[in-house]
Amino acid sequence: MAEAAGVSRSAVSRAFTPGAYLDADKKERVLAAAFKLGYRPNALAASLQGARTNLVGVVSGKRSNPYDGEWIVRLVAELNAADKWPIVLGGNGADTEQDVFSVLHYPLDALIVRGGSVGPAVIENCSKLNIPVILSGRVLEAPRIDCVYTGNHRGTELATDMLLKKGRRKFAFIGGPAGWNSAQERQTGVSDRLVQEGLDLLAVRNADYSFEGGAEAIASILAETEIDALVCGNDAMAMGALSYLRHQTDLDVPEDVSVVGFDDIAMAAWPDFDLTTVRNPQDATVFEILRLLESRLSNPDKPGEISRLEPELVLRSTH
Amino acid sequence: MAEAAGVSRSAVSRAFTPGAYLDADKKERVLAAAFKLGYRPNALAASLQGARTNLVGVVSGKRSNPYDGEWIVRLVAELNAADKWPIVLGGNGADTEQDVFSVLHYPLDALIVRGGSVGPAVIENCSKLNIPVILSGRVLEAPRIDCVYTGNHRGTELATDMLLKKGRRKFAFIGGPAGWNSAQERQTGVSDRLVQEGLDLLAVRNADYSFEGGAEAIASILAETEIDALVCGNDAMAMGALSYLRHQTDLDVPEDVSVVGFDDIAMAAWPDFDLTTVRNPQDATVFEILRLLESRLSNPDKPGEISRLEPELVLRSTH
DNA sequence: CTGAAAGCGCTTACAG
DNA sequence: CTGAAAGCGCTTACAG
Repeated sequence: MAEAAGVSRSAVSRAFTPGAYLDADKKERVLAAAFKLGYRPNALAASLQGARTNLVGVVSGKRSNPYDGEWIVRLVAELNAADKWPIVLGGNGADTEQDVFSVLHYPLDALIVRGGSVGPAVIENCSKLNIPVILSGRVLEAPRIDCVYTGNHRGTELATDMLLKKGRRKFAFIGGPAGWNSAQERQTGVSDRLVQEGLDLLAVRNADYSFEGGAEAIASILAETEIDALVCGNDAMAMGALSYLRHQTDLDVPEDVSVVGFDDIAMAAWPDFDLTTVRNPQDATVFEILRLLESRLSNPDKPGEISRLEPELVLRSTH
Repeated sequence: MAEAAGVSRSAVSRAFTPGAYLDADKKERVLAAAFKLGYRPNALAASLQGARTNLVGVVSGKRSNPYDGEWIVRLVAELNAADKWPIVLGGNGADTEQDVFSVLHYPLDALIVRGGSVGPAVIENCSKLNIPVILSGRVLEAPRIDCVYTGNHRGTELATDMLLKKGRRKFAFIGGPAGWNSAQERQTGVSDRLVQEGLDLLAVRNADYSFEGGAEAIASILAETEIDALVCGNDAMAMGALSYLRHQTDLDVPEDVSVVGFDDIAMAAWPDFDLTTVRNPQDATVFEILRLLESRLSNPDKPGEISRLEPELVLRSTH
C-alpha cells in the first residue's frame, strides 16, 4: 500500500488517523490509492499497538425464547450504531460455554452475556484476561462486573396481586427451565404473594420458554388441577397456553381463567393474543447495557455497577 | 507468558498448536501457566501470520421482518457449531452499508449477506479485498460470489394457481418494500399467473414486511377494492392482514377471502393463525450457506455457485 | 525435538 | 510536517 501511493508507511497510517499531521496532497494520494485497491487499515493489526478493537462478544440464550431473539436484534442494532461490532454466540444450547472460550481468543473490548447462558468459569476467565463483562438479566456482585436486570420477583408479584384483587384463588405457574435464577424468582414472586393470603400455588410446571412448551404445560396442568389463574414465566409460554385454552378446551379466557405473561414482546400486543403481561423493559435494558459499556470502557477500574429496572403491569384482555 | 512458564516463545506457540512437536513435560508447564493466567493465544496476532481468522461478517435485513430474525439466529447457531464467529450487522436500516465498510477493517474470512440489505459497492470492495461473499435470498452472477435463493416467482405462482383452482378471481397483493428484487418477483409470480387466465391484480400495496404493515395495507385495500384472495410477500404481513380481517371486518377467512403468506415462519403454524403459506426453506438455506462457505474457503478461486431452492405450498386453514 | 530470528500489518515515539 | 525504527503477539521456516 505504501509503495502504491509512493509514500512511507507512516504517511499511510496518518492518512487514516483523524487529526494526524499530513500534507494534504500526500493524503489525497494515499486515499486515492486506497480507494483503488479497496484498502483499509487492518483494525486488528492496529489493536496490537494498544488500540481498542471495538469487538464485543454477545452471548444470548437458547433460541426458543422470542424475547432473547428480540434482545439480540436490538442490541446488535444499538451496538452497530455505537461503532461496536458484536461477535454473536448462542442459540445452540449446550456448547455455548465452550464457544465463549473460543471467542476469548480474540481481543474483545467486552463481553455481554444474557441471562444464565454461561457459568462462572467464563466470567472468571474474563477477569483474568481483563475483559469487562456485562450481565443482562442476571446479577453477580463481583469486582468489575456490571449488571442490568428487571425485578423478576416484583413483576410476578404485581401480576398476582392484580389477579387476587380480581378474585382469583386457584393459581398455577408455568416457569422457565428449572434451576434458572430468573425462572425461580418469577415463581416465588407468585408464591410469596399467595402465601400472604394463605394460598398455595396449586400447580407448577417448567418448560423451555417456548410457545409449544407453554401449550404442553397447560395441558398437563389441566389434566390434574382446576385453576382460575395462570401466570407464566414468559410471553411465549403464555401465548402457547392461551392458544391451547382457546382451541383445545371449553374454558373461556378471561371468563373462567386468567392468563398473564412476562416480557411484553411485540406479539403480545397483537389483537390475536392481546395478552395481559408484565413488561420487562427492553428499550431500557439495551440502553443500560450500552451505557454501562461506555462507562466501563472509559473507566475500566471503577467498581461494578448493578442497574435494576422496574417491571410494569400491562393490562390487556386476558386477565 | 513465555517467561511465566520458563520456556521459549516458540514452545508456547507449539503447546497450543495441535500436532506440533513439544516435550510433554514442557507442554504441561505451558498449559498450567496458561490456565493460571487465563491466557489464550491471540487469534488476530496469529492471523497476521496467514492463518484464517474464522471471523465472518453477517449482514441481515431490517428488523421488522421476523423471517430475517429467524434466519440470523439459526445462521449464528450453525456458524458457531462450525467454529466460525459471526460479526453481526443490521437491523438499523439506513446505515447498514456504512457499517459494512467499517467491519471490512477486520480481516474477515467471508461476508454473508441477506437479501437486499447492501448495494453493489460493498460487494465490489469485498472482491478487491479478496473477501468471499455469500448472498442469501438474492442472485448476483459474479466471479467469486456464491448465492442461495428460493424461487420467489415460482412460490407465489404456486399459491395463485391453488387459489384460482379454488375459484378465486379477485386478487390483491401486499408486497415488501418497493424496489426490492424479492418483493418484485413475488408480485410478478402472482400477476403473471393471473394474466394466463385473463385476470389482473386488482390491488397492490407495498409495506415493510411487518405485521402492522400488513394490517394497514389490507385496510387500505378494502377501502377501495372488493377482493376474494390476498397473497402477501411474507408471513408477518399476512398475519397482520389476517388479524385485521378477523378483528376489524365482517369478512370471514377463508369463506369470503383467502389469505396466503410467504416464508412459513414458526408462528404461521400456531393454531391462532394456521396460515396457508409458501415455504421458504430455512433449514436448507442455512445449510447451503454453510456448505458454500466451506467450499469457497477450501477452494477460493472456483467459479461462483448459484444454488436454487424450491418453494413449497403449505396448505393450512386460511385459503 | 526446540530456540533465535524474521516477519505479518499496523502505530507511536523519536529524530530530523 | 514526516520518515526510519521499534514493537505489539503471534507463527513459521531455519538452524542446530
